[in-house]
Amino acid sequence: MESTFSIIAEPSRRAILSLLAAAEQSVGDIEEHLRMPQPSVSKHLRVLREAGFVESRVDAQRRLYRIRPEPLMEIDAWLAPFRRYWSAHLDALERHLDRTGQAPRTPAARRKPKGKKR
Amino acid sequence: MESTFSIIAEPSRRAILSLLAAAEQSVGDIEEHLRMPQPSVSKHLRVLREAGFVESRVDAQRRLYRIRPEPLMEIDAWLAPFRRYWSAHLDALERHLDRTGQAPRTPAARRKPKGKKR
DNA sequence: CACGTATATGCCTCATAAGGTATATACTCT
DNA sequence: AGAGTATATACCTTATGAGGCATATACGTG
Repeated sequence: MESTFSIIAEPSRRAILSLLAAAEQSVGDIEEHLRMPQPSVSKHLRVLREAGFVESRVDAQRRLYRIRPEPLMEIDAWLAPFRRYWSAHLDALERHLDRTGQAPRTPAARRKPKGKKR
Repeated sequence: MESTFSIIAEPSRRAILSLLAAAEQSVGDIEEHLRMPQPSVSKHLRVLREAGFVESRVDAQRRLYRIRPEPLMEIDAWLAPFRRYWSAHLDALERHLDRTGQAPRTPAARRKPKGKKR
């Protein structure tokens, strides 16, 4: 039995969820967007479904998958006690992501004209 | 290299982090509070430290560990796109739109015309 | 009914990480 | 220096889960 947290430890599953965050998608859509083999997509979706992260509805031969928020809310709730550590200085995340070379997938607010020093 | 998300997939590590959320603790403190073998605690702390979740300072023979917020902020940031699913107001709106079959306000490119079926 | 498409599942292999136990290192005090 | 305390690491075993591939099931269309 996989826990809520270990489910989203899988990068492919996070990618699927992020895709679904934007809009409902069929298995084929996901397969194509993420360029991964269809059995992999189906398996990950099964795990996500059984853990309550997604639900599916039938549309002819396709299954359309969409987000169910509850498990993600659980994670959000777990984070609550830590928020006091960053409610003060919010740009620590940006520095951290810079350091670890993560790609921010919100291209909008890339750089703030805050004049950060190196 | 373990990812930020897989690190907190481990229940013991989440327990350690939750403990540290309240206050700085020594290895012995953690060992005692969580009633787990000391080598386990040290190993988990090592993982957490290398991933930037915690940092330690030396106090005589002890090491006092405390939270570093950055990786947790990263997770918080990853959750952002999903929040609209549980912000009560938007969730209700969404259900309403689904029920009434309104056009999705979700970004772009729903289905690309593969065949001309509906 | 036969066929194409869409998705799910079963089987196998392999890597990784957690737990346990023993031991090493570091620091303190007498 | 020696003993005691606090923490880290090394080694081994084992379980679990992801990926690849083949195949099964479901549905729709001609």
